[in-house]
Amino acid sequence: MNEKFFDLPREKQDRMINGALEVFAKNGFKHASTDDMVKAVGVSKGLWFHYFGSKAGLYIFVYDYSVKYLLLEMSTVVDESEKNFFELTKQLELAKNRVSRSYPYLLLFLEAAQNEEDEEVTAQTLEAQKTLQEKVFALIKNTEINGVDDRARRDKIKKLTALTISGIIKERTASGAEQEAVYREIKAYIELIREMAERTEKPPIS
Amino acid sequence: MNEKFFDLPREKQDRMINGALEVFAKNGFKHASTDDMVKAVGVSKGLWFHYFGSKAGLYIFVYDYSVKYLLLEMSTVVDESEKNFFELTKQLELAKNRVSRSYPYLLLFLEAAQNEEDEEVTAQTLEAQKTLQEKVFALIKNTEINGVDDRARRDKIKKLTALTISGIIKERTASGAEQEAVYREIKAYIELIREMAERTEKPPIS
Amino acid sequence: MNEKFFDLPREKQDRMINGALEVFAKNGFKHASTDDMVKAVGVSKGLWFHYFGSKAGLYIFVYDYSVKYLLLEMSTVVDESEKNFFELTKQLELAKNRVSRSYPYLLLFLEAAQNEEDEEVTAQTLEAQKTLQEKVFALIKNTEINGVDDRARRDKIKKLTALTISGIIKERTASGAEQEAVYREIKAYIELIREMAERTEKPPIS
Amino acid sequence: MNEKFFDLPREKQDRMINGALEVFAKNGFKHASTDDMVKAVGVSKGLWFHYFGSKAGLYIFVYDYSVKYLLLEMSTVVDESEKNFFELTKQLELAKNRVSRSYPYLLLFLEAAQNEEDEEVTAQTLEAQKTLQEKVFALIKNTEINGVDDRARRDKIKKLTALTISGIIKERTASGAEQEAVYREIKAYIELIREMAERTEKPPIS
DNA sequence: GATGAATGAGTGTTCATTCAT
DNA sequence: GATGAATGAACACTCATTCAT
Repeated sequence: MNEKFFDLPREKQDRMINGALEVFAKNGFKHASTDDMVKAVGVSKGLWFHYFGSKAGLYIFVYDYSVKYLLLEMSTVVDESEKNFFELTKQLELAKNRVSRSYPYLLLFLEAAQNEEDEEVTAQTLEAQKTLQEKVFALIKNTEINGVDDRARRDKIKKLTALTISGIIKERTASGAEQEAVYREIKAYIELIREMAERTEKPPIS
Repeated sequence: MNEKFFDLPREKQDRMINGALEVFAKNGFKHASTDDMVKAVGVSKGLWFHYFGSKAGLYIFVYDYSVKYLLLEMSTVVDESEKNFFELTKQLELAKNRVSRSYPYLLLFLEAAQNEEDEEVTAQTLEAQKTLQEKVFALIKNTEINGVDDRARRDKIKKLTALTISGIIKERTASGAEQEAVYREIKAYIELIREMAERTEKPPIS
Repeated sequence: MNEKFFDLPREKQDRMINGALEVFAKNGFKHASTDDMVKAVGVSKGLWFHYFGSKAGLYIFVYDYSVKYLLLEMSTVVDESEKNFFELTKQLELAKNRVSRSYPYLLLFLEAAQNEEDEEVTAQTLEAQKTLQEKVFALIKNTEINGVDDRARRDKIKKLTALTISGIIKERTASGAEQEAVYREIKAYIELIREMAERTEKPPIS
Repeated sequence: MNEKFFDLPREKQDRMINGALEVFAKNGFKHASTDDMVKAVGVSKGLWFHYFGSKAGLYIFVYDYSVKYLLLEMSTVVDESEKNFFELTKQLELAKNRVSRSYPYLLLFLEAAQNEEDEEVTAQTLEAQKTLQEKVFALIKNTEINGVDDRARRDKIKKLTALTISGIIKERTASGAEQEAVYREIKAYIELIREMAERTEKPPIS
């Protein structure tokens, strides 16, 4: 990519990034159409290629950018020493919420990118993907859930929490919901699962 | 579509349907390629158009077919009078599992179709989609969860169950898992959520 | 390339080959435009790619075809045991003339191809090019010119003959001359050079 | 074109002219790329258009410039009263050689321009082309070849000389040969043809 | 004067669709 | 019914040209 992209007015950079994120998130790499981005963002076709060289180049750029940006927000919002799974998850969701305020389709794009099959692009994207996954995994791996000592059960609860959250994000972003509302709904589900999980195993106070 | 399709040998019909389901599920409507189906199924390009008129026609046909087939299995497997949410859900998942044995990509296709954005196709598909959703909604609406009397809370638990299940299906089918294994994993999660939900509110036996 | 090209009516094959030869000869590989061929030949754009896969594929096909066809005419017209340079050259020019009757731009194309710089294409074309050059070189290498015994001088005469002939072909084909007229002019120049060369060194009859 | 071009430092003018000559000579008008010139010469894209208005404008400028420059060298080097064809030709080649020292691609450019087919450019270029051709033709028309009295024969010899020379220039310049070496080779061929021609018709001294 | 970001028409290539066989 | 050759609109990408700085 052409580094001079960063000399553009910030607002234009973001408009281009958001346009790319949305079109890639909705259509996947192969079917994402440059023309759609042109229409969505109002920037000429030639300019995309001036800065990013190719559709693949653009894809890789927004992927790396997304991972960097998300990691940045995580680093300012997440307390790495937090050992409670639900507390940590809420912090993670706050970071994602802040990211979504600037880039509404970023999370959806990252989600979609995980299923991307075009090798031209997955090869180049692999490293950043691993970096992000490992970071999140490292944070969550050793968190605890009060009253749930069985590791397999704890992992299942972690997983259903993750699936529930990502399901909500997908559903709500697709229907254009407001970011704050999505975040509030996610927190409500986290709290629900937490109550269910923590109270469950508590031995009855006899 | 051309009704004579149903005069073809059953096996050929199913080969064509499965080919279409797989290609549509993996690529979405717009990027699904006729050539891919031709290669996957070994039936000439002209024939697809002879029977279905257009790619959109084919899409709509397999959509309607999928809904009908799923409703059929539900009608034989699901006990409509079952009022326990988790029991009903397990029955629903059994129906889906049986569907998947004949048409491995049918569920993924229906899931993907929900996010379909191509208006040429969503308009025509809406009605069948509504029929299915209403059927499922009607079944689940009045089901109960032992020990959870608050309606809002109950609905949240129902939703997280649904999201968890559909997340698992997507994840596992994408990685080519065997249908029975997927079904078993889903049942395990249903049981987990059930335990968590039912025990939660139970007042400690003093 | 798709071998079914050869199942087309011979006349259509030749129209396509001639169109490609002309456009490639006039513009070189990179600037030769598929649209120009479409316009010149009246065959849809998609079909070119159906048969030849890519512009490079088409280029390589017509190159190989040209070499084969020229070698074929040479094998029927040229007497390999002919040792007189001018006799052999006339035979070669007859072969080229016969080729030009079916494919007026074939010679110009081969000439232009020798200066081709696009590596995508030169790599694939090299072998056929070598085959042709070696054949012609082998034929001419040992030919004699009556009365010219000095090898360096003989080679110079051979070269100026070649340059004169190729200059005439280029000049006349560009201006759309009739093939027979070009051939007659070439023969006249060969005879002229022959006279000049053979009589030159003859010691004066004293 | 903008006359202020001539106010630029001479060295910059020549760099730009040589860049244009080379790129046009190698690629022809249509495929000659502005970017290639920019890279080759190190002058911004905008500036080319500031001075020459369009790619066609630049082409026409360098064409006219080339013709003027070549005519200028001819006027200082060629003795217009020279009536011997070969002497005159050697003088012409000397003029061309001197031109090539300052502008190595000028001759190749003029040669290539003769085959140019882009009408946008050939129309504007025609006049200068005619001027040059007529000048050369006028010089050569009445030259004699010792011992060759037949006009048709003489014209053929003149033509084969011209074709041989231009063939050598093309071949050697393409392979990057040094100008002096090319000039020497050309002189050798002129001498060869001269010998062949002059001795040919001489009646044996009895 | 000098730059290079920005534009959009044009190019090679793909793909849904038609149609002669 | 069944095939696949043939079409042309749409896509990714390039390049001459313009224009704000």
